[in-house]
Amino acid sequence: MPKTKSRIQKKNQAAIMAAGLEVFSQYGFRGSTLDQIALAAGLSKPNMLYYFSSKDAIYVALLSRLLDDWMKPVYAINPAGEPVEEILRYAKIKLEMSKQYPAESRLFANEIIQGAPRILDVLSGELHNTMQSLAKVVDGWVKQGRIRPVHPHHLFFSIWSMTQHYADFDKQVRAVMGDEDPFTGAEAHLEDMIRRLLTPE
Amino acid sequence: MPKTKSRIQKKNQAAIMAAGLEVFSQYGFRGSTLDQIALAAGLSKPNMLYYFSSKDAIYVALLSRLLDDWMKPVYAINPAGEPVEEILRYAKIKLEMSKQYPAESRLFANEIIQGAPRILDVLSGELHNTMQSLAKVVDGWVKQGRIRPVHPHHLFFSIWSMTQHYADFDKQVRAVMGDEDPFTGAEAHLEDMIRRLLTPE
DNA sequence: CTATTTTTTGACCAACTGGTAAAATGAGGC
DNA sequence: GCCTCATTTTACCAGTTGGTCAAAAAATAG
Repeated sequence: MPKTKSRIQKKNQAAIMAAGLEVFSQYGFRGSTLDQIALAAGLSKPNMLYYFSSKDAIYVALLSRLLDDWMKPVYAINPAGEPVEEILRYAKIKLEMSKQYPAESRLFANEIIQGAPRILDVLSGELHNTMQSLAKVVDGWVKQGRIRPVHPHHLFFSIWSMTQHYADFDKQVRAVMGDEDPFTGAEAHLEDMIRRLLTPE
Repeated sequence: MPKTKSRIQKKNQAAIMAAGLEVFSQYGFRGSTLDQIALAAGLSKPNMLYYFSSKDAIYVALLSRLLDDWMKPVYAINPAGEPVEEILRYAKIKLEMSKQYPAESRLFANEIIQGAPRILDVLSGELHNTMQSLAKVVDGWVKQGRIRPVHPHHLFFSIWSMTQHYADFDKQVRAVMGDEDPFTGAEAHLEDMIRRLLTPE
């Protein structure tokens, strides 16, 4: 098992991942076809299957990378930091990720809506535990009177939903707003909501 | 063209709509098959196609009904009412709809994520105009000093996202929360967020 | 240059897809 | 019971699907 990937392996695997992301994020797993992905990757279908053994393998590789990327900012929340600023920083990172990587957000949304068949164990395991710990941190902040009393889980649900909304529902957001750029006002609104919710009087 | 549908027509059309809702909301349009829907409806595929001329026809009928149902509470917002209570009432209705009709919410989410190919014109037309009017109402409330200054569009995006999140991301929400029922704390959190955001000092 | 390994291709396949046609069945009016 | 119309089934089809296989072509090593 060589760990050294040739230049050509790296290039093609990256192309397949990029193509898979585009296609899967738009149509979901079952709605996507290998032909679509191969076309987008600039490879023939059998050639693509030389690098990834199946449709499933491409999809799982994408989801795995995504979960890693999404957990990092959660782990970066500092229990010893200033509560409102820590949460606000996390929320802004999530919003920026929705702006910069909307396809990743839609990939995740598709997977969850479809019942999360491939990552439910990760959600019930790693994510559940991480959010339990985080909830204790937030509850601690509440008890210290450093933020207003909030339900930690619902706090993060509201951050996730408000930020990912701009990626997942991009088409609707832009249809409603017309020419105005969504992300300009979004950050101010997000910050306003979170500050008002958390800042003690 | 008889407007009177026989008992059997009503029953089968309703069964097909219900089955289509379940299947489409889980797999999206392209990921769903007529066989799945027919099975769920308890009909043979050709028999189903006797009532709806195509896969597309079932899907469009569902989306059409959904848009109607979703617009009603928007129209019910009373410009002459008490601003915070009007907005809060709307938000609570949306949350209740997410609880009672999660499949509808997921159907919509799937359609938008996939680029809204079949309803972009409705979003850019009717929805856009309705939200423009509503924005003026909210701006009026702001100018009167009855609510804090907020960006109307982003206000409604945050309401939509926070409420629909509990339907669309149900699997994730329940994985994170474990045994706790999501909707119990959700309403209190939603009300808290909106009141804090809108209520002037 | 030659031998070996990696990469790519073209031909193929069984299962599934949305949809059709015609015949068979059923229900209601007389 | 008989006629008519609505309903349902059976058999079918052409195109697409995920995936395989052996052979050809490139790249690499010696």
